[in-house]
Amino acid sequence: MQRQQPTTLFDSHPYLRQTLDLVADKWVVAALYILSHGTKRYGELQREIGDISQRMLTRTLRDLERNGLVDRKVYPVVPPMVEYSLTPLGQTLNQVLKCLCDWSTANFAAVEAARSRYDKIG
Amino acid sequence: MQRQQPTTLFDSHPYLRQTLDLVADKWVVAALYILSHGTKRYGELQREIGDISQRMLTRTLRDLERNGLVDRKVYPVVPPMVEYSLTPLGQTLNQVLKCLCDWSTANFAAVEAARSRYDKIG
DNA sequence: CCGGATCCTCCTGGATACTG
DNA sequence: CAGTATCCAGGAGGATCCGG
Repeated sequence: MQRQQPTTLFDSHPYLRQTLDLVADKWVVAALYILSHGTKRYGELQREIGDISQRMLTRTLRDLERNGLVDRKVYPVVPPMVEYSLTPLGQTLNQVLKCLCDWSTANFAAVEAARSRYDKIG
Repeated sequence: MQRQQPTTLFDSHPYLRQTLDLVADKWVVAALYILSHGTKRYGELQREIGDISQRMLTRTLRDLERNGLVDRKVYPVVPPMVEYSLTPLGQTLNQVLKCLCDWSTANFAAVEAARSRYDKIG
């Protein structure tokens, strides 16, 4: 009650920042998208993402699993077989990414125009 | 036509990644939100964001300006006075952040539940 | 008051090699 | 096949000082 400062975004929406942290990662977005096509094995993900290192693929999938966005299923066979798929929660998050996609499709040309204006003058 | 690989997210939505790069930054989100309340001076932004360094505030505002999201107006007076405000483009982007806010409000409890489950077992 | 320039530190993430 | 372990370089970002 003492401070007159306007509430910040973090005060009013404490989870927005954490949600951005969830998805604001190159590999997370890639993995979520590939998995939106259906269940994939580790090797498939690695091939289809293309330029991801093993270290980062493993770390990304572990994080997604921990956050309840991806399901990890291990089959006790040799050689090992592990399948990854989106959870229902992960699917809803993909819907939100779709929302961002729409904005970018509609407005990113304006961003690029602003950039070239800025770079030309500055 | 030769490769059978599914298209990646980057192929089908070339701007999604760049759009995420636009907003997936702690200070960007903070600045956009503060500015959604109206025009602010440099010092106001610094105080209201709270724990941002001068270096990062300046860099953040310059990026936002370059991307056409924020308008920077300099008044030729002493001592200097500079005002920042959202452009119409920046306002539309704030709508998208609202979309993320809604998701986080509805679903972040599930994320935290998944985390404590994972941490307890693992 | 609004920054630019510099230094310095920490963390991220790639490359590589190894294992059940 | 599906990871783990280790090493290492580059960049992000805070602290600080200076300048118009």
